Amino acid sequence: MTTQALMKSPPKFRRAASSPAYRRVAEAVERDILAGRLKAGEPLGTEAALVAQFGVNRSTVREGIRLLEHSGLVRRDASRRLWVELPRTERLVSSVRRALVLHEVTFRELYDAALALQLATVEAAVQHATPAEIDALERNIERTEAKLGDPAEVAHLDGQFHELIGGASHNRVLQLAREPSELLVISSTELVLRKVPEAPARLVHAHRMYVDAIRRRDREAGRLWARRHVEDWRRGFVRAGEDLDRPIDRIYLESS
Amino acid sequence: MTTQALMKSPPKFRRAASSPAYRRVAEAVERDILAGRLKAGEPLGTEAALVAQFGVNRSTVREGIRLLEHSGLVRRDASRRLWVELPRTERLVSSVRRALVLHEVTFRELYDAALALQLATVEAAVQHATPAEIDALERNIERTEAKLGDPAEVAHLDGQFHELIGGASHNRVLQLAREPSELLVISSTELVLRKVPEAPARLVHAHRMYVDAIRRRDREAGRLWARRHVEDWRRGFVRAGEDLDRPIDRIYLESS
DNA sequence: TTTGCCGGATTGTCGGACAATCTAACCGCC
DNA sequence: GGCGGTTAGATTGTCCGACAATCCGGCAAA
Repeated sequence: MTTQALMKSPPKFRRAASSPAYRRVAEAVERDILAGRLKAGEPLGTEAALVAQFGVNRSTVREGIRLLEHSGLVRRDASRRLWVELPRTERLVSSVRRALVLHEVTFRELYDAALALQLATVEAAVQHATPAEIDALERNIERTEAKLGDPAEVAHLDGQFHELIGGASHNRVLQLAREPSELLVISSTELVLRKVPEAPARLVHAHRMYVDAIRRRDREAGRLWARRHVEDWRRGFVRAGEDLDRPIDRIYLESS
Repeated sequence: MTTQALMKSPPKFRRAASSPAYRRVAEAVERDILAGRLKAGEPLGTEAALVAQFGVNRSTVREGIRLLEHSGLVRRDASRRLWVELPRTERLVSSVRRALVLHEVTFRELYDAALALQLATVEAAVQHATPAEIDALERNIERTEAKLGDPAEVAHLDGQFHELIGGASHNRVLQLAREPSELLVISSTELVLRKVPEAPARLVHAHRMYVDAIRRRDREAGRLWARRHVEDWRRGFVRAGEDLDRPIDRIYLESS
Protein backbone atom coordinates (compact mmCIF):
# COMPACT_ATOMS: atom_id res chain seq x y z
CA MET A 1 0.00 0.00 0.00
CA THR A 2 2.13 2.90 1.19
CA THR A 3 5.25 0.90 0.53
CA GLN A 4 3.98 0.21 -2.90
CA ALA A 5 3.36 3.85 -3.60
CA LEU A 6 6.77 4.71 -2.28
CA MET A 7 8.51 2.08 -4.34
CA LYS A 8 6.78 3.19 -7.48
CA SER A 9 7.78 6.79 -7.13
CA PRO A 10 11.35 6.21 -8.33
CA PRO A 11 10.55 3.84 -11.16
CA LYS A 12 13.98 3.99 -12.63
CA PHE A 13 15.50 1.83 -9.92
CA ARG A 14 13.11 -1.06 -9.96
CA ARG A 15 14.81 -3.46 -12.34
CA ALA A 16 11.75 -5.45 -13.40
CA ALA A 17 11.11 -7.49 -10.29
CA SER A 18 13.74 -9.52 -8.54
CA SER A 19 13.25 -13.02 -9.83
CA PRO A 20 11.64 -15.56 -7.52
CA ALA A 21 13.83 -17.70 -5.33
CA TYR A 22 13.32 -20.95 -7.21
CA ARG A 23 14.62 -19.30 -10.36
CA ARG A 24 17.58 -17.79 -8.61
CA VAL A 25 18.50 -21.27 -7.39
CA ALA A 26 18.21 -22.72 -10.88
CA GLU A 27 20.20 -19.91 -12.43
CA ALA A 28 22.96 -20.11 -9.84
CA VAL A 29 23.46 -23.83 -10.39
CA GLU A 30 23.24 -23.36 -14.13
CA ARG A 31 25.92 -20.69 -14.05
CA ASP A 32 28.20 -23.01 -12.12
CA ILE A 33 27.70 -25.74 -14.68
CA LEU A 34 28.18 -23.52 -17.71
CA ALA A 35 31.26 -21.94 -16.21
CA GLY A 36 32.74 -25.38 -15.66
CA ARG A 37 32.81 -25.14 -11.88
CA LEU A 38 30.49 -28.13 -11.89
CA LYS A 39 31.36 -30.72 -14.48
CA ALA A 40 29.26 -33.39 -16.11
CA GLY A 41 29.43 -36.61 -14.15
CA GLU A 42 29.88 -34.94 -10.81
CA PRO A 43 27.27 -35.24 -8.08
CA LEU A 44 25.27 -32.11 -7.42
CA GLY A 45 24.67 -32.88 -3.76
CA THR A 46 21.49 -33.65 -1.92
CA GLU A 47 18.47 -31.43 -1.75
CA ALA A 48 19.29 -30.80 1.89
CA ALA A 49 22.74 -29.54 0.91
CA LEU A 50 21.24 -27.15 -1.59
CA VAL A 51 18.76 -25.99 1.02
CA ALA A 52 21.68 -25.13 3.29
CA GLN A 53 23.69 -23.55 0.51
CA PHE A 54 20.97 -21.25 -0.75
CA GLY A 55 19.16 -20.69 2.50
CA VAL A 56 15.74 -21.45 1.06
CA ASN A 57 13.13 -24.05 1.72
CA ARG A 58 13.31 -27.51 0.25
CA SER A 59 10.14 -26.95 -1.78
CA THR A 60 11.82 -23.96 -3.36
CA VAL A 61 14.97 -25.91 -4.11
CA ARG A 62 12.92 -28.65 -5.68
CA GLU A 63 11.09 -26.24 -7.96
CA GLY A 64 14.42 -24.88 -9.09
CA ILE A 65 15.99 -28.27 -9.61
CA ARG A 66 13.09 -29.37 -11.75
CA LEU A 67 13.96 -26.65 -14.23
CA LEU A 68 17.52 -27.86 -14.57
CA GLU A 69 16.36 -31.42 -14.77
CA HIS A 70 14.03 -30.48 -17.57
CA SER A 71 16.72 -28.72 -19.52
CA GLY A 72 18.92 -31.78 -19.16
CA LEU A 73 21.72 -30.19 -17.19
CA VAL A 74 20.89 -32.24 -14.12
CA ARG A 75 19.81 -35.84 -13.94
CA ARG A 76 18.54 -38.14 -11.23
CA ASP A 77 19.97 -41.63 -11.20
CA ALA A 78 18.14 -44.76 -10.11
CA SER A 79 18.51 -43.75 -6.52
CA ARG A 80 17.24 -40.28 -7.42
CA ARG A 81 20.40 -38.55 -6.43
CA LEU A 82 21.33 -35.51 -8.47
CA TRP A 83 24.14 -35.53 -11.01
CA VAL A 84 25.43 -32.90 -13.37
CA GLU A 85 25.09 -34.02 -16.96
CA LEU A 86 25.53 -32.96 -20.54
CA PRO A 87 22.14 -32.23 -22.03
CA ARG A 88 21.09 -35.03 -24.31
CA THR A 89 20.12 -33.86 -27.72
CA GLU A 90 17.03 -36.07 -28.06
CA ARG A 91 15.08 -33.83 -25.77
CA LEU A 92 16.04 -30.78 -27.77
CA VAL A 93 15.12 -32.44 -31.01
CA SER A 94 11.65 -33.26 -29.83
CA SER A 95 11.20 -29.80 -28.32
CA VAL A 96 12.06 -28.21 -31.62
CA ARG A 97 9.84 -30.60 -33.49
CA ARG A 98 6.98 -29.82 -31.16
CA ALA A 99 7.52 -26.10 -31.64
CA LEU A 100 7.43 -26.50 -35.41
CA VAL A 101 4.14 -28.32 -35.24
CA LEU A 102 2.59 -25.90 -32.77
CA HIS A 103 3.65 -22.96 -34.89
CA GLU A 104 1.95 -24.65 -37.81
CA VAL A 105 4.83 -24.53 -40.25
CA THR A 106 3.94 -25.75 -43.69
CA PHE A 107 5.20 -28.83 -45.45
CA ARG A 108 6.87 -26.57 -47.96
CA GLU A 109 8.97 -24.88 -45.28
CA LEU A 110 9.83 -28.32 -44.04
CA TYR A 111 10.76 -29.48 -47.50
CA ASP A 112 13.05 -26.55 -48.23
CA ALA A 113 14.89 -27.00 -44.96
CA ALA A 114 15.05 -30.78 -45.20
CA LEU A 115 16.49 -30.56 -48.70
CA ALA A 116 19.27 -28.18 -47.73
CA LEU A 117 20.15 -30.14 -44.64
CA GLN A 118 19.99 -33.46 -46.39
CA LEU A 119 22.39 -32.25 -49.06
CA ALA A 120 24.87 -31.02 -46.50
CA THR A 121 24.55 -34.14 -44.41
CA VAL A 122 25.13 -36.49 -47.31
CA GLU A 123 28.07 -34.42 -48.44
CA ALA A 124 29.60 -34.69 -45.00
CA ALA A 125 28.86 -38.40 -44.87
CA VAL A 126 30.61 -38.85 -48.21
CA GLN A 127 33.71 -37.32 -46.70
CA HIS A 128 33.66 -38.86 -43.26
CA ALA A 129 31.80 -42.16 -43.24
CA THR A 130 33.75 -45.09 -41.79
CA PRO A 131 33.64 -48.62 -43.23
CA ALA A 132 31.60 -49.79 -40.26
CA GLU A 133 29.04 -47.06 -40.88
CA ILE A 134 28.85 -47.99 -44.55
CA ASP A 135 28.23 -51.60 -43.55
CA ALA A 136 25.40 -50.53 -41.28
CA LEU A 137 23.85 -48.62 -44.17
CA GLU A 138 24.12 -51.71 -46.36
CA ARG A 139 22.40 -53.86 -43.80
CA ASN A 140 19.63 -51.30 -43.49
CA ILE A 141 19.07 -51.43 -47.24
CA GLU A 142 18.92 -55.21 -47.21
CA ARG A 143 16.34 -55.19 -44.46
CA THR A 144 14.34 -52.59 -46.35
CA GLU A 145 14.37 -54.68 -49.52
CA ALA A 146 13.09 -57.64 -47.57
CA LYS A 147 10.08 -55.64 -46.42
CA LEU A 148 9.25 -53.69 -49.55
CA GLY A 149 5.59 -54.56 -49.33
CA ASP A 150 5.12 -53.16 -45.83
CA PRO A 151 4.88 -49.34 -45.95
CA ALA A 152 5.04 -48.88 -42.20
CA GLU A 153 8.16 -50.97 -41.97
CA VAL A 154 9.79 -49.30 -44.95
CA ALA A 155 9.04 -45.87 -43.47
CA HIS A 156 10.58 -46.92 -40.20
CA LEU A 157 13.68 -48.28 -41.88
CA ASP A 158 13.91 -45.12 -43.98
CA GLY A 159 14.01 -43.12 -40.79
CA GLN A 160 16.73 -45.38 -39.49
CA PHE A 161 18.66 -44.99 -42.72
CA HIS A 162 18.69 -41.24 -42.41
CA GLU A 163 19.71 -41.50 -38.80
CA LEU A 164 22.67 -43.61 -39.91
CA ILE A 165 23.55 -41.06 -42.57
CA GLY A 166 23.40 -38.38 -39.92
CA GLY A 167 25.79 -40.33 -37.74
CA ALA A 168 28.13 -40.91 -40.68
CA SER A 169 28.30 -37.17 -41.28
CA HIS A 170 30.19 -36.82 -38.01
CA ASN A 171 28.75 -33.36 -37.72
CA ARG A 172 26.69 -32.83 -34.62
CA VAL A 173 25.60 -29.36 -35.60
CA LEU A 174 24.10 -30.63 -38.81
CA GLN A 175 22.49 -33.50 -37.00
CA LEU A 176 20.84 -31.32 -34.44
CA ALA A 177 19.61 -28.97 -37.14
CA ARG A 178 18.42 -31.77 -39.37
CA GLU A 179 16.63 -34.16 -37.06
CA PRO A 180 13.60 -32.14 -36.02
CA SER A 181 12.52 -31.37 -39.56
CA GLU A 182 13.56 -34.68 -40.98
CA LEU A 183 11.58 -36.60 -38.42
CA LEU A 184 8.52 -34.72 -39.55
CA VAL A 185 9.21 -35.49 -43.18
CA ILE A 186 9.68 -39.11 -42.34
CA SER A 187 6.38 -39.17 -40.50
CA SER A 188 4.66 -38.44 -43.75
CA THR A 189 6.79 -40.86 -45.74
CA GLU A 190 4.50 -43.72 -44.87
CA LEU A 191 1.61 -41.84 -46.43
CA VAL A 192 3.56 -41.44 -49.65
CA LEU A 193 4.62 -45.08 -49.64
CA ARG A 194 1.00 -46.14 -49.36
CA LYS A 195 -0.38 -43.94 -52.08
CA VAL A 196 2.36 -44.09 -54.71
CA PRO A 197 2.93 -47.63 -55.97
CA GLU A 198 6.46 -47.18 -57.23
CA ALA A 199 7.61 -45.20 -54.19
CA PRO A 200 9.10 -48.07 -52.17
CA ALA A 201 11.27 -49.23 -55.03
CA ARG A 202 12.44 -45.70 -55.80
CA LEU A 203 13.21 -45.12 -52.14
CA VAL A 204 15.36 -48.17 -51.81
CA HIS A 205 17.11 -47.43 -55.06
CA ALA A 206 17.95 -43.93 -53.90
CA HIS A 207 19.31 -45.37 -50.68
CA ARG A 208 21.49 -47.71 -52.65
CA MET A 209 22.83 -44.85 -54.72
CA TYR A 210 23.52 -42.86 -51.56
CA VAL A 211 25.65 -45.62 -50.17
CA ASP A 212 27.33 -46.15 -53.49
CA ALA A 213 28.28 -42.49 -53.62
CA ILE A 214 29.52 -42.61 -50.07
CA ARG A 215 31.67 -45.62 -50.74
CA ARG A 216 33.19 -44.03 -53.80
CA ARG A 217 33.59 -40.73 -51.93
CA ASP A 218 31.74 -39.10 -54.79
CA ARG A 219 30.38 -35.84 -53.50
CA GLU A 220 28.46 -34.85 -56.58
CA ALA A 221 26.73 -38.22 -56.83
CA GLY A 222 25.81 -37.95 -53.18
CA ARG A 223 24.26 -34.54 -53.67
CA LEU A 224 22.49 -35.69 -56.79
CA TRP A 225 20.81 -38.63 -55.14
CA ALA A 226 20.02 -36.72 -52.00
CA ARG A 227 18.26 -34.15 -54.13
CA ARG A 228 16.37 -36.83 -56.03
CA HIS A 229 15.39 -38.63 -52.86
CA VAL A 230 13.95 -35.56 -51.17
CA GLU A 231 12.37 -34.44 -54.40
CA ASP A 232 10.74 -37.86 -54.71
CA TRP A 233 9.19 -37.38 -51.33
CA ARG A 234 7.82 -34.02 -52.41
CA ARG A 235 6.34 -35.33 -55.63
CA GLY A 236 4.85 -38.32 -53.86
CA PHE A 237 3.34 -36.05 -51.27
CA VAL A 238 1.64 -33.97 -53.94
CA ARG A 239 0.59 -37.04 -55.91
CA ALA A 240 -0.97 -38.39 -52.76
CA GLY A 241 -3.30 -35.42 -52.96
CA GLU A 242 -1.72 -33.39 -50.19
CA ASP A 243 -1.11 -29.67 -50.21
CA LEU A 244 2.45 -28.51 -49.57
CA ASP A 245 1.27 -25.19 -48.21
CA ARG A 246 -0.83 -26.79 -45.53
CA PRO A 247 0.48 -26.72 -41.97
CA ILE A 248 1.70 -30.06 -40.75
CA ASP A 249 -0.75 -31.92 -38.56
CA ARG A 250 -0.52 -32.26 -34.86
CA ILE A 251 -0.78 -35.98 -35.45
CA TYR A 252 2.92 -36.05 -36.11
CA LEU A 253 3.60 -35.12 -32.56
CA GLU A 254 2.44 -38.43 -31.28
CA SER A 255 5.12 -40.40 -33.01
CA SER A 256 7.35 -39.64 -30.07
CA MET B 1 -3.31 -40.86 1.39
CA THR B 2 -5.99 -43.37 0.45
CA THR B 3 -5.61 -42.39 -3.17
CA GLN B 4 -1.95 -43.11 -2.89
CA ALA B 5 -2.55 -46.53 -1.44
CA LEU B 6 -5.15 -47.28 -4.07
CA MET B 7 -2.88 -46.41 -6.93
CA LYS B 8 -0.15 -48.64 -5.67
CA SER B 9 -2.35 -51.65 -5.02
CA PRO B 10 -1.92 -53.32 -8.44
CA PRO B 11 1.85 -53.69 -8.41
CA LYS B 12 2.02 -56.10 -11.31
CA PHE B 13 1.18 -53.38 -13.78
CA ARG B 14 3.83 -50.98 -12.59
CA ARG B 15 5.81 -50.56 -15.80
CA ALA B 16 9.33 -49.93 -14.58
CA ALA B 17 8.37 -47.34 -12.01
CA SER B 18 5.22 -45.32 -12.51
CA SER B 19 6.37 -41.80 -13.10
CA PRO B 20 6.18 -39.46 -10.14
CA ALA B 21 3.04 -37.41 -9.65
CA TYR B 22 4.57 -34.09 -10.65
CA ARG B 23 5.49 -35.53 -14.00
CA ARG B 24 2.10 -37.06 -14.54
CA VAL B 25 0.58 -33.64 -13.95
CA ALA B 26 2.94 -32.04 -16.43
CA GLU B 27 2.33 -34.70 -19.04
CA ALA B 28 -1.42 -34.58 -18.67
CA VAL B 29 -1.52 -30.82 -19.19
CA GLU B 30 0.97 -31.11 -22.03
CA ARG B 31 -1.19 -33.70 -23.76
CA ASP B 32 -4.20 -31.43 -23.48
CA ILE B 33 -2.26 -28.60 -25.05
CA LEU B 34 -0.77 -30.66 -27.85
CA ALA B 35 -4.11 -32.24 -28.64
CA GLY B 36 -5.64 -28.80 -28.93
CA ARG B 37 -8.00 -29.21 -26.00
CA LEU B 38 -6.18 -26.28 -24.45
CA LYS B 39 -5.30 -23.56 -26.88
CA ALA B 40 -2.68 -20.87 -26.75
CA GLY B 41 -4.03 -17.73 -25.16
CA GLU B 42 -6.43 -19.53 -22.89
CA PRO B 43 -6.06 -19.43 -19.13
CA LEU B 44 -4.87 -22.65 -17.56
CA GLY B 45 -6.70 -22.08 -14.29
CA THR B 46 -5.34 -21.52 -10.84
CA GLU B 47 -3.05 -23.82 -8.97
CA ALA B 48 -5.94 -24.63 -6.67
CA ALA B 49 -8.01 -25.76 -9.64
CA LEU B 50 -5.23 -28.05 -10.81
CA VAL B 51 -4.90 -29.40 -7.30
CA ALA B 52 -8.58 -30.31 -7.38
CA GLN B 53 -8.38 -31.69 -10.90
CA PHE B 54 -5.45 -34.01 -10.30
CA GLY B 55 -6.01 -34.78 -6.65
CA VAL B 56 -2.45 -34.00 -5.66
CA ASN B 57 -0.89 -31.46 -3.38
CA ARG B 58 -0.18 -27.93 -4.47
CA SER B 59 3.58 -28.44 -4.08
CA THR B 60 3.32 -31.30 -6.52
CA VAL B 61 1.27 -29.27 -8.97
CA ARG B 62 3.82 -26.50 -8.77
CA GLU B 63 6.70 -28.83 -9.55
CA GLY B 64 4.81 -30.06 -12.58
CA ILE B 65 3.83 -26.61 -13.78
CA ARG B 66 7.43 -25.47 -13.60
CA LEU B 67 8.29 -28.03 -16.25
CA LEU B 68 5.67 -26.72 -18.64
CA GLU B 69 6.66 -23.18 -17.86
CA HIS B 70 10.24 -24.03 -18.70
CA SER B 71 9.34 -25.65 -21.99
CA GLY B 72 7.36 -22.56 -22.90
CA LEU B 73 3.95 -24.19 -23.15
CA VAL B 74 2.71 -22.31 -20.11
CA ARG B 75 3.42 -18.76 -19.12
CA ARG B 76 2.75 -16.64 -16.08
CA ASP B 77 1.61 -13.11 -16.75
CA ALA B 78 2.35 -10.10 -14.59
CA SER B 79 -0.19 -11.27 -12.07
CA ARG B 80 1.41 -14.74 -12.13
CA ARG B 81 -1.67 -16.41 -13.41
CA LEU B 82 -1.15 -19.32 -15.76
CA TRP B 83 -1.79 -19.09 -19.48
CA VAL B 84 -1.33 -21.56 -22.27
CA GLU B 85 1.13 -20.30 -24.83
CA LEU B 86 2.97 -21.18 -27.98
CA PRO B 87 6.58 -21.92 -27.10
CA ARG B 88 8.74 -19.02 -28.13
CA THR B 89 11.58 -20.06 -30.33
CA GLU B 90 14.21 -17.91 -28.62
CA ARG B 91 14.39 -20.27 -25.71
CA LEU B 92 14.87 -23.24 -28.02
CA VAL B 93 17.56 -21.46 -29.95
CA SER B 94 19.58 -20.72 -26.87
CA SER B 95 19.08 -24.24 -25.54
CA VAL B 96 20.42 -25.69 -28.74
CA ARG B 97 23.29 -23.28 -28.76
CA ARG B 98 24.14 -24.19 -25.21
CA ALA B 99 24.06 -27.87 -26.06
CA LEU B 100 26.41 -27.34 -28.99
CA VAL B 101 28.89 -25.56 -26.78
CA LEU B 102 28.67 -28.08 -23.97
CA HIS B 103 29.15 -30.93 -26.41
CA GLU B 104 32.23 -29.16 -27.64
CA VAL B 105 31.43 -29.17 -31.32
CA THR B 106 34.22 -27.83 -33.48
CA PHE B 107 34.23 -24.68 -35.54
CA ARG B 108 34.46 -26.84 -38.62
CA GLU B 109 31.18 -28.59 -37.85
CA LEU B 110 29.70 -25.18 -37.25
CA TYR B 111 31.03 -23.90 -40.52
CA ASP B 112 29.70 -26.77 -42.60
CA ALA B 113 26.25 -26.43 -41.10
CA ALA B 114 26.23 -22.64 -41.26
CA LEU B 115 27.20 -22.71 -44.90
CA ALA B 116 24.44 -25.10 -45.93
CA LEU B 117 21.84 -23.25 -43.92
CA GLN B 118 22.98 -19.86 -45.09
CA LEU B 119 22.70 -20.94 -48.72
CA ALA B 120 19.20 -22.24 -48.23
CA THR B 121 18.15 -19.19 -46.25
CA VAL B 122 19.41 -16.73 -48.82
CA GLU B 123 17.79 -18.72 -51.59
CA ALA B 124 14.48 -18.57 -49.76
CA ALA B 125 14.94 -14.87 -49.08
CA VAL B 126 15.55 -14.27 -52.78
CA GLN B 127 12.20 -15.82 -53.51
CA HIS B 128 10.14 -14.42 -50.70
CA ALA B 129 11.55 -11.13 -49.42
CA THR B 130 9.08 -8.25 -49.36
CA PRO B 131 9.99 -4.66 -50.29
CA ALA B 132 9.80 -3.64 -46.65
CA GLU B 133 12.25 -6.37 -45.70
CA ILE B 134 14.61 -5.31 -48.46
CA ASP B 135 14.45 -1.74 -47.16
CA ALA B 136 15.33 -2.92 -43.68
CA LEU B 137 18.35 -4.73 -45.10
CA GLU B 138 19.41 -1.57 -46.90
CA ARG B 139 19.20 0.46 -43.74
CA ASN B 140 21.25 -2.13 -41.90
CA ILE B 141 23.97 -1.88 -44.54
CA GLU B 142 24.00 1.91 -44.28
CA ARG B 143 24.39 1.76 -40.53
CA THR B 144 27.17 -0.78 -40.92
CA GLU B 145 29.05 1.41 -43.36
CA ALA B 146 28.82 4.29 -40.93
CA LYS B 147 30.55 2.21 -38.26
CA LEU B 148 33.13 0.38 -40.33
CA GLY B 149 35.89 1.21 -37.89
CA ASP B 150 34.18 -0.34 -34.90
CA PRO B 151 34.50 -4.16 -34.97
CA ALA B 152 32.10 -4.75 -32.10
CA GLU B 153 29.44 -2.63 -33.74
CA VAL B 154 29.99 -4.19 -37.16
CA ALA B 155 29.73 -7.66 -35.66
CA HIS B 156 26.51 -6.72 -33.97
CA LEU B 157 25.04 -5.26 -37.13
CA ASP B 158 26.18 -8.34 -39.05
CA GLY B 159 24.18 -10.46 -36.64
CA GLN B 160 21.20 -8.23 -37.19
CA PHE B 161 21.64 -8.48 -40.93
CA HIS B 162 21.49 -12.23 -40.86
CA GLU B 163 18.48 -12.08 -38.60
CA LEU B 164 16.78 -9.91 -41.20
CA ILE B 165 17.72 -12.35 -43.95
CA GLY B 166 16.26 -15.14 -41.84
CA GLY B 167 13.03 -13.23 -41.50
CA ALA B 168 12.94 -12.53 -45.22
CA SER B 169 13.22 -16.23 -45.94
CA HIS B 170 9.74 -16.69 -44.51
CA ASN B 171 10.77 -20.17 -43.54
CA ARG B 172 10.53 -20.81 -39.84
CA VAL B 173 12.04 -24.27 -40.09
CA LEU B 174 15.16 -22.91 -41.67
CA GLN B 175 15.31 -20.11 -39.16
CA LEU B 176 15.10 -22.41 -36.20
CA ALA B 177 17.73 -24.68 -37.68
CA ARG B 178 20.00 -21.81 -38.61
CA GLU B 179 19.98 -19.53 -35.61
CA PRO B 180 21.83 -21.61 -33.02
CA SER B 181 24.82 -22.27 -35.22
CA GLU B 182 24.80 -18.89 -36.84
CA LEU B 183 24.79 -17.11 -33.52
CA LEU B 184 27.94 -18.97 -32.66
CA VAL B 185 29.58 -18.06 -35.93
CA ILE B 186 28.64 -14.46 -35.40
CA SER B 187 30.15 -14.53 -31.95
CA SER B 188 33.51 -15.14 -33.51
CA THR B 189 32.98 -12.62 -36.29
CA GLU B 190 34.23 -9.82 -34.10
CA LEU B 191 37.50 -11.67 -33.65
CA VAL B 192 37.91 -11.93 -37.41
CA LEU B 193 37.00 -8.28 -37.91
CA ARG B 194 39.69 -7.26 -35.45
CA LYS B 195 42.46 -9.39 -36.86
CA VAL B 196 41.87 -9.11 -40.59
CA PRO B 197 42.14 -5.50 -41.81
CA GLU B 198 40.13 -5.88 -44.97
CA ALA B 199 37.38 -7.97 -43.31
CA PRO B 200 34.92 -5.17 -42.53
CA ALA B 201 34.93 -3.86 -46.07
CA ARG B 202 34.51 -7.36 -47.52
CA LEU B 203 31.70 -8.07 -45.11
CA VAL B 204 29.73 -5.00 -46.04
CA HIS B 205 30.33 -5.61 -49.71
CA ALA B 206 29.00 -9.14 -49.43
CA HIS B 207 25.95 -7.81 -47.64
CA ARG B 208 25.38 -5.36 -50.44
CA MET B 209 25.61 -8.13 -53.00
CA TYR B 210 23.17 -10.23 -50.99
CA VAL B 211 20.60 -7.49 -51.08
CA ASP B 212 21.28 -6.82 -54.72
CA ALA B 213 20.65 -10.47 -55.54
CA ILE B 214 17.50 -10.47 -53.46
CA ARG B 215 16.16 -7.41 -55.18
CA ARG B 216 16.84 -8.88 -58.61
CA ARG B 217 15.42 -12.22 -57.48
CA ASP B 218 18.63 -13.78 -58.69
CA ARG B 219 18.98 -17.10 -56.97
CA GLU B 220 22.39 -18.00 -58.26
CA ALA B 221 23.87 -14.66 -57.28
CA GLY B 222 22.39 -15.05 -53.83
CA ARG B 223 23.97 -18.46 -53.42
CA LEU B 224 27.27 -17.24 -54.78
CA TRP B 225 27.58 -14.37 -52.33
CA ALA B 226 26.31 -16.40 -49.43
CA ARG B 227 29.03 -18.90 -50.15
CA ARG B 228 31.65 -16.19 -50.42
CA HIS B 229 30.49 -14.50 -47.25
CA VAL B 230 30.64 -17.65 -45.14
CA GLU B 231 33.88 -18.66 -46.79
CA ASP B 232 35.31 -15.25 -45.93
CA TRP B 233 34.50 -15.87 -42.32
CA ARG B 234 36.30 -19.22 -42.47
CA ARG B 235 39.41 -17.79 -44.08
CA GLY B 236 39.48 -14.90 -41.67
CA PHE B 237 39.14 -17.27 -38.77
CA VAL B 238 42.14 -19.26 -39.94
CA ARG B 239 44.13 -16.13 -40.74
CA ALA B 240 43.45 -14.91 -37.23
CA GLY B 241 45.46 -17.91 -36.10
CA GLU B 242 42.54 -20.02 -34.94
CA ASP B 243 42.12 -23.74 -35.45
CA LEU B 244 38.93 -24.88 -37.15
CA ASP B 245 39.08 -28.27 -35.46
CA ARG B 246 39.09 -26.78 -32.01
CA PRO B 247 35.89 -26.95 -29.97
CA ILE B 248 34.14 -23.64 -29.62
CA ASP B 249 34.73 -21.91 -26.31
CA ARG B 250 32.30 -21.67 -23.50
CA ILE B 251 32.83 -17.94 -23.70
CA TYR B 252 30.28 -17.82 -26.44
CA LEU B 253 27.61 -18.88 -24.02
CA GLU B 254 27.74 -15.62 -22.20
CA SER B 255 26.66 -13.56 -25.16
CA SER B 256 23.10 -14.33 -24.15
C1' DT C 1 -16.35 9.32 -14.58
C1' DT C 2 -12.38 9.01 -11.97
C1' DT C 3 -9.95 8.00 -7.74
C1' DG C 4 -9.04 5.62 -3.60
C1' DC C 5 -9.78 1.93 -0.57
C1' DC C 6 -11.00 -2.75 0.90
C1' DG C 7 -11.85 -7.64 1.06
C1' DG C 8 -11.18 -11.87 -1.30
C1' DA C 9 -8.33 -14.69 -4.21
C1' DT C 10 -3.89 -16.31 -5.67
C1' DT C 11 0.97 -16.97 -5.58
C1' DG C 12 5.73 -17.43 -3.48
C1' DT C 13 7.80 -19.29 0.26
C1' DC C 14 8.16 -21.49 4.48
C1' DG C 15 8.23 -25.29 8.20
C1' DG C 16 7.22 -29.75 9.33
C1' DA C 17 5.81 -34.50 8.51
C1' DC C 18 5.78 -39.43 6.84
C1' DA C 19 6.17 -43.53 3.83
C1' DA C 20 9.08 -45.60 0.41
C1' DT C 21 13.42 -46.49 -1.03
C1' DC C 22 18.25 -46.49 -1.35
C1' DT C 23 23.02 -46.66 1.12
C1' DA C 24 26.17 -48.18 4.03
C1' DA C 25 27.63 -50.08 8.05
C1' DC C 26 27.15 -54.13 10.85
C1' DC C 27 26.74 -58.98 12.04
C1' DG C 28 26.73 -63.75 11.94
C1' DC C 29 28.09 -67.68 9.24
C1' DC C 30 30.94 -70.45 6.18
C1' DG D 1 38.95 -63.60 6.29
C1' DG D 2 35.27 -63.22 2.90
C1' DC D 3 30.36 -63.23 2.04
C1' DG D 4 25.42 -62.69 2.20
C1' DG D 5 21.67 -60.97 4.99
C1' DT D 6 20.00 -57.37 8.26
C1' DT D 7 19.31 -53.02 10.12
C1' DA D 8 19.87 -48.07 11.03
C1' DG D 9 20.36 -43.83 8.64
C1' DA D 10 19.91 -40.80 4.79
C1' DT D 11 17.27 -39.12 0.95
C1' DT D 12 13.44 -38.40 -1.94
C1' DG D 13 8.35 -38.00 -3.26
C1' DT D 14 4.42 -36.31 -1.51
C1' DC D 15 1.45 -34.24 1.64
C1' DC D 16 -0.45 -30.67 5.08
C1' DG D 17 -0.92 -26.25 6.79
C1' DA D 18 0.47 -21.51 7.11
C1' DC D 19 1.53 -16.56 6.10
C1' DA D 20 3.05 -12.33 3.68
C1' DA D 21 2.90 -10.09 -0.67
C1' DT D 22 0.46 -9.11 -4.42
C1' DC D 23 -3.37 -8.84 -7.64
C1' DC D 24 -8.30 -8.25 -8.89
C1' DG D 25 -12.84 -6.72 -8.67
C1' DG D 26 -16.10 -3.94 -6.61
C1' DC D 27 -17.77 -0.22 -3.84
C1' DA D 28 -17.70 4.33 -1.98
C1' DA D 29 -16.10 8.99 -2.22
C1' DA D 30 -14.73 12.97 -4.97
